[in-house]
Amino acid sequence: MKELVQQFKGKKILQAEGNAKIDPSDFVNKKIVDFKSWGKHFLICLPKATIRIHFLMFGSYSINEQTKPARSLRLHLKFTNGDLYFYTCSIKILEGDLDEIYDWSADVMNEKWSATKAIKKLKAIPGTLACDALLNQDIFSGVGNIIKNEVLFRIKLHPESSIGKIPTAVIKAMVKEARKYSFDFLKWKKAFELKKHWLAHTKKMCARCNIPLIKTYPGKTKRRTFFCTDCQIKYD
DNA sequence: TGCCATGTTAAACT
DNA sequence: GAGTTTAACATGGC
Repeated sequence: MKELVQQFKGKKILQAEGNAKIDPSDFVNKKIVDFKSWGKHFLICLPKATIRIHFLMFGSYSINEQTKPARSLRLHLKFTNGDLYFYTCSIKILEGDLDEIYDWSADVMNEKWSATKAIKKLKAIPGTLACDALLNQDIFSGVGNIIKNEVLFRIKLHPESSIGKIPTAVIKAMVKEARKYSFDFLKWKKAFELKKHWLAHTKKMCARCNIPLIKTYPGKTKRRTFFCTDCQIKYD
C-alpha cells in the first residue's frame, strides 16, 4: 500500500469525508508530506499532524476507484490526481514528533530495525512465552499471528517455550527469521500466493514429520497456534 | 449458511 | 491500582 500511494505524496487534499470519529474536514487543503508505516500502522503525514490508520482484522483500502464504493466509507481523501479510500479501520490523529512516538528500530521491516535491541528487549522478559513475545509490537512491530506461527515452525521452537530458557542461538534465529519471514510474507502477498507457503498456519499435518499438528490458544495472547510436538523443541 | 479469524482498544470485571 | 476478561469493530473465506 505504501508503494501504491506514493502518487499522492506532496499532493494537496482537496476533499475529505467519511464516518471516522475524527473530523475529516481538518485535512482539507493540507499537503501530504510523507507516507510512513510502523508495523501495522499506516501513517499519513501532514504538515502539523499525522493520520494513523490501523486496519485491525477486516480493514481494507482502495485507490482511484472509478465509481463511488458501495462499502461503508471510513475515510476518503480526494487529490487532483486521484482518490484514496479506507474502510473498516481505526483512524486516529497523532500530534507531535513521530520519532518520539515510534521506536523505528522495533519495526521488523524498517531500515532502522535493530536485531540487537530486539534481543535486549527479549532478555528483559525471561518469563514470557515465545508465542507472546513474537506478538509483542514493542519488540516485533509488524509481526502478526500468521508470521508468529510460521517463524516458530521454521526455527523449530515450541510456542510455549519460556524466553529465558531458550538458547541464545535460537533467540537470535527467532529475531532473524521474524524479519526475514516478514519480507517473504510481503513478496508472497504481492504474488497472491501467501497461503501456498504456509508450513504450519492452519495446517493439519507437519510439513517435516507428517504427523498431526497441535492447535491451541496458548499464552497471554491466546491466539490460534499451530505447532508440531516432534520437531518444535520446548525450552522450559 | 454460519462460523471463524491476519488485531487492537477500551470498558468492565476481579 | 494492577491484572484479566469481554465487547466492539464488521467482512471475506471456508
